[in-house]
Amino acid sequence: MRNATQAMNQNHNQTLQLRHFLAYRMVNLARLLSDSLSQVYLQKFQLTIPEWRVLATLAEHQSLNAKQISAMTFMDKTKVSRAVSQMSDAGYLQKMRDKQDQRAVHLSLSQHGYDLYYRIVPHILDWETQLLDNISAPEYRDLLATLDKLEQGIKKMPDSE
Amino acid sequence: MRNATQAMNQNHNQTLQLRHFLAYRMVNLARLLSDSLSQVYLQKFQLTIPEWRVLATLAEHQSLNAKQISAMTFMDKTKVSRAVSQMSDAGYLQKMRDKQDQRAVHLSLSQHGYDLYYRIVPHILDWETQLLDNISAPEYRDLLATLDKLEQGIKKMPDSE
DNA sequence: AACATTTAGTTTCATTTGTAACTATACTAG
DNA sequence: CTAGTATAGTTACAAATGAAACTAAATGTT
Repeated sequence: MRNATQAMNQNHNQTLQLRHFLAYRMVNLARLLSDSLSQVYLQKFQLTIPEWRVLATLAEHQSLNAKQISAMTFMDKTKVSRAVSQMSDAGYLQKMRDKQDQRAVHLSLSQHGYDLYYRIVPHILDWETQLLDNISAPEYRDLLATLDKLEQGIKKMPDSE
Repeated sequence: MRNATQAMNQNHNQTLQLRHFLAYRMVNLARLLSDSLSQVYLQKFQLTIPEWRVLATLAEHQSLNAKQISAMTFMDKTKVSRAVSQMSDAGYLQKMRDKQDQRAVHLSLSQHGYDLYYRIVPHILDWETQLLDNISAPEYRDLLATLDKLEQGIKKMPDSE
């Protein structure tokens, strides 16, 4: 049985059209979104992207440890560690050691952190409204559903281990 | 007239749900796709992501200079410059100075470069097939159309300048 | 023609990032 | 209880990245 590589050594006709290649398009668009959005909070509120992600995640979940944040945001643990230490220095966080497990630290937002979050959110929502103006409500709904399926799917792919 | 920030100082009820926040979802998914895919070519063919992008772009367009590649792939020029120099050293590229403009260099794939490309493509297509197994054909079509609209839209947003 | 400005591409430098090593705590098996 | 392993989080180091300075060629202005 021929595998794909062997087949291609004889047949060079298979090509890729980057414009219609999903991963390429997604990565490019994600970069554009990320760059555009980061100007909203990074520049106005002096936050880095990892810091913003920690802020938003904690605002939604009240109390999490670094490992949980890492898993939820797909950021690796050193990135989270550094973001947390920055934000802690800036007074945005409260830390509390787990009584059972002295290694783990429960993180939550301080009042200062919540204040920052609630100052940023409207800007983010404004930005998102502008972005979503480009598509219809059903399109948006379908898009999120499709992203869900792809996310589920990719996690099951052999190469992603 | 109140702006968003002023409004929020009085009303803290507006929140964000990251799970339904498009930019967040796109960025996470793009990261997953990119990581998964990079294992296909990066590990098997010793290519970095920027190098792969240059390879695929040149395979599609025969001859481009660094600036054009940079614009098409959204990679900044230093990244392209470094990828090109690596690939040139590896013998994947042909360079030809522009007769009219001695600063510019026309880049194209050498036979060796095309060979590499045609060895990689089937793997990429296999991978994409697996990925697309998770969604239907119309879903895929709609997705690309929606990505197009978002890409158009974001380029027109004030913050993206 | 001479000088200033722009542009293609490279290089330098500081920042960001991830991998791997490490610290300290917890768990598990004998 | 002790030895070995696993885990939360940090730190040290090396690689990747982008901004800015730079080189060389082109264009524009006087």
